[in-house]
Amino acid sequence: MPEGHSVHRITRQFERNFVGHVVRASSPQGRFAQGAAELDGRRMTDARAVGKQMFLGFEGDRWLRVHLGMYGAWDFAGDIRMDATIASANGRMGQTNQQGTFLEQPNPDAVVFDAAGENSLHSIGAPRRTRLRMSESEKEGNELADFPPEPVGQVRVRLLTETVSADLRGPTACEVLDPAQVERVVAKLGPDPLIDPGQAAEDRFAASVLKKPTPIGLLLMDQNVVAGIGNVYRAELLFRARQNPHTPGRLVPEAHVRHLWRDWAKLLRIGVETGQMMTMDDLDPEAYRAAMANRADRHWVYKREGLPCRVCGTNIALEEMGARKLYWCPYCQA
DNA sequence: TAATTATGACGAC
DNA sequence: TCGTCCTAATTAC
Repeated sequence: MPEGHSVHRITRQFERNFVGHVVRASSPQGRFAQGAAELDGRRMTDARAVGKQMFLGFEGDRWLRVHLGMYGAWDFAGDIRMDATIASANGRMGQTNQQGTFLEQPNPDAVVFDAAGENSLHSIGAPRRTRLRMSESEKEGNELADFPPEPVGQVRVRLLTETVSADLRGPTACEVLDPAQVERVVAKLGPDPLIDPGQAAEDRFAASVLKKPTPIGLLLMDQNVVAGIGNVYRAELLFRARQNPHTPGRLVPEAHVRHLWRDWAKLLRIGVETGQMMTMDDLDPEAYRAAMANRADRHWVYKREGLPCRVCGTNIALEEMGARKLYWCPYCQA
């Protein structure tokens, strides 16, 4: 899935293109007809992300809660106001094929960001008529002939303003809530570094980890302990900390625990700015370009099982942990 | 055309 | 620990 960084980026797109506008809501697929009817015609007032969950606020104390799950995605189309960091270093969506799916093509206009995620060639502000698929990463689509476009595939919800449409497909959660219900969901989640930047959040995370017998590799994936980390960031954070994934939380040195929190905050910010799960540090410009272009060059251990560790040469191991694939270096993370 | 895979999360045992 | 749900893209045959 889209880990925490993507959800924050999608929320930005809603802030930029939907908040303040009256929204038409529908369910082309039909499975969310009732919820859509409840939202239809209301003005969107707010867009929030906490961990992997997004909450869109509407007039009349209605909130749409969306969780993309493993493969959910939002497709935006129309005259889209682009954030400077969006739709640039990413692939371009190609022509739509018979089934209505997007065929990826190389993007000749790809822009490479510097390490700070700056220097985009795209201006902020000016809307651009295009398509943009936002999931774990973003792909820009082929030119848009009609607006709004014909819904393609299983579109659970379509949100529509005068100029932009947003189609949701494949979510694991999509429901209308009242404010108290939103509060309940958020209260259950662990801290998100972008929502809770203070020391208190770090302390809360540390306290939570340090009292549990559960392996740290599972705790990082537990959204009640820390919000927004998924399988890629889990593996990479543990490697960067040279931390054995099996160590029970309460036996992990407190310095490591606090390092994990600060490193997560750092990687999350990089992810939000670049749109990529860029988890390698201190790359020279050449290596950085390669890493941005190729996901295979972007990680220390994720999806590198059987390949030599970039630090020590030991073969990267793969095992199941928490019903997910865990990649780690048995030597560096001994 | 079918099988496989995916960056989740939940509930039943 | 297992099964289940959500969907699309890719790979295998």
